[in-house]
Amino acid sequence: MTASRAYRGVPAEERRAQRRRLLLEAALDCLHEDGLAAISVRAICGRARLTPRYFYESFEDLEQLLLAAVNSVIDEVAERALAALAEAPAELAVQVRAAIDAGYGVVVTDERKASAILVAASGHGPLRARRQQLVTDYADLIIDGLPLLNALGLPERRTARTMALFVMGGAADVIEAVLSGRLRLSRTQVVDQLTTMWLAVLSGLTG
Amino acid sequence: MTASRAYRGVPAEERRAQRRRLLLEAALDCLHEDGLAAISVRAICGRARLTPRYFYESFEDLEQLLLAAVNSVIDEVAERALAALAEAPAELAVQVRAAIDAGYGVVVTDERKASAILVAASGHGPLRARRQQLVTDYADLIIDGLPLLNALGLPERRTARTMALFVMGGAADVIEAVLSGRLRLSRTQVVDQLTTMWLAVLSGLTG
DNA sequence: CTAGTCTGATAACAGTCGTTGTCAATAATG
DNA sequence: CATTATTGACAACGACTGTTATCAGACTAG
Repeated sequence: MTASRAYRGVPAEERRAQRRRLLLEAALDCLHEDGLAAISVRAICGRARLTPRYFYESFEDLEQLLLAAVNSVIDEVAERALAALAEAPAELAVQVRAAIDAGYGVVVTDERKASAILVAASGHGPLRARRQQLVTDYADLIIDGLPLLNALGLPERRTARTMALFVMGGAADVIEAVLSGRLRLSRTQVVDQLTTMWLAVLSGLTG
Repeated sequence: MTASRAYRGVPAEERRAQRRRLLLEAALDCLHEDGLAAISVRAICGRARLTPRYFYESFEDLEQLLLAAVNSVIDEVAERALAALAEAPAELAVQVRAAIDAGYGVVVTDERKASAILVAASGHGPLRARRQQLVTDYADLIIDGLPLLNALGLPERRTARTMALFVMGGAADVIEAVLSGRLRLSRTQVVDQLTTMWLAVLSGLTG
């Protein structure tokens, strides 16, 4: 039995959590700077200034690290978007715009997160599946929880999910084009255009 | 100086072209069955029943092969879509539906092509950039060449490109969800829904 | 038949990969 | 003090990577 002990005033559990955070941050750095293909245990550990041993302390697998990193970003985007939506006045266009602006704010503030959510999660099979799963989950969540949307009529669930996938996928490509410099739009222009297109698609829910 | 000579009744140039085709087909197989991460020169050559030497005869690089494979699929989709659009009666909704149906027909008939265009071209950085480049190119082409669209008014080019990226990206995610079984829609349902959403977005071109 | 081209299998090169193990130095505990 | 947990650096393992070279056998041309 090996007892756990504090080190430099920091208890064991906290040290573990700290290293885990370091690895997740390093994963975002590596994804952003060198891309998904260049990801490796050694590269991430070097970035985090940690030994491979500590990698396997916190993650069973390279895939688990990437999954955790991408999930945290997805959760943050969804959280902010839903919060902004909840705080916005009770008008559909305003709420949609607020949600898009909040979500876009996350990835435009920290481009590493954009890379994680747009590039990494697109290239890796399991990550891509996970992203789509989350999109349909949040679609269900919004459909059920948004009174203004339900007021428009009750769409078949599959139709609503299809629309959710469509507007999320479309937004992803537009945002990536903007952040990579291939499409020059100001933040306001991005949010305005995305809002317009989202509303155009969502208006199809009524008929 | 090494003279070229026929082998088993086939001239040298034709043999080279044949091997090149074999490699491209093998690339589609590998992408579809094992994913982008499992792609390697040896894997593709094994699939094509060729030696690595012949790989470097036709392609300088693994990236060049993937680029060529993905480009050929993209070209085929665009070709069929534009042809169907040109043959359709002069009504916007009908033309858009014909184009979508034709494009979807390509990837639903040969799922390897769907993998190439949706998964491979999303994960690999340069391939992804190339796909987006082509999307904006075709967007320009359609904007300039489609009278019914111009009749709606002249949108700013950047706005039109943004819409093109949006509807293509959205369609990609929906189609991938359908082909992977996560979203159960018949071919007619897919085409109908995509057409509806495309038209909803494109209607924003008028202002 | 002989000379020369073409083919396919295999080996070799130096790297990197994931993963595990070793070991001296450092810090906390008794 | 001595003991023990913790750390970080480093080596080692087999497997795979891209790329090039080697070599015996199949085929063609003169």
